Amino acid sequence: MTGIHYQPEAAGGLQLGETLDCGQAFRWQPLDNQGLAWEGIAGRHYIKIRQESDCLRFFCTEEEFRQIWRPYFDLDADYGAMKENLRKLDPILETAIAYAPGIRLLRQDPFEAMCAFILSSNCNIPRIKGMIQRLCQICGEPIGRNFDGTELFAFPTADTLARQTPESLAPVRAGFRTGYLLNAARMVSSGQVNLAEIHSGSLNFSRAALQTIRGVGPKVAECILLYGFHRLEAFPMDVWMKRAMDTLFPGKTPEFFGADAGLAQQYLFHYSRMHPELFQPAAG
DNA sequence: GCCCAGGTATAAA
DNA sequence: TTTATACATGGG
Repeated sequence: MTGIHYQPEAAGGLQLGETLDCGQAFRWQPLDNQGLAWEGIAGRHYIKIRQESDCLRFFCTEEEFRQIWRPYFDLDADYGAMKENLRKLDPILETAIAYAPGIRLLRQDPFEAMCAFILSSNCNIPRIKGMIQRLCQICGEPIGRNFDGTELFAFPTADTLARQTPESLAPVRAGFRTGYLLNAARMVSSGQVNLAEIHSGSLNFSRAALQTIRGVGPKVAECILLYGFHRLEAFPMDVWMKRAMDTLFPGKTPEFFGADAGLAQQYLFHYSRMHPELFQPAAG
């Protein structure tokens, strides 16, 4: 028996497929057809994970699990309690949670999430994944090979990315987003954008600071706060979510969902992908 | 070929 | 303050 065994039920459940393929992280690939085995990279760390009948098996050392993956998967938070609070708020939320009760909000690297969601604008999820993979191949540091020999690359640091040019990044095929990405990296690298301040500042301060970056509007800023800084009060609103709020929660604002609004949003986003018809405007 | 994508910047109403 | 359009490009 190899790998670290972890019982996710103790922390409110964790389903790999629901968590790794729900549009919050873009560097994970399924290794089977059922979404039970995955490989992926966070920062400069690669891992393979398998969902087994009674546990999760992390193929890594104890130390890596403790220092990297336990925090990354937010395994010390009580999602059972968080879900129970959300269920009590509204029956629609109760239904949405039932469709993907194993979603958790990952603790991703702030700069990596910032870049990912700058690249996300007006793109579908498969394309976002492709752009990020090509970006890492171009200027990410090599971190070894996976089990089948594929070379692996870390996400580039802000300093490294800041030294790239539109020409060197052309193979990423990011279109008009290339300039936004380079500019963002240079602002972080120079200190003009201070990630530590954004981490600890008030929600509105951090929103404003992020939106000084070209290519970061209200939606992307909210995604960066939620996924990059684990600010669970943040609530990304794309066209689907606006529609959901209009049709399913008329008159309600994101504050209705409370301190874990971002988690509620993630359940609703997944629900909207499973049942798009429910999120259409009312007929007639 | 066509449509649209986890939007944003910009101009116009 | 709200509404329209261009933006680069690929996945389906």
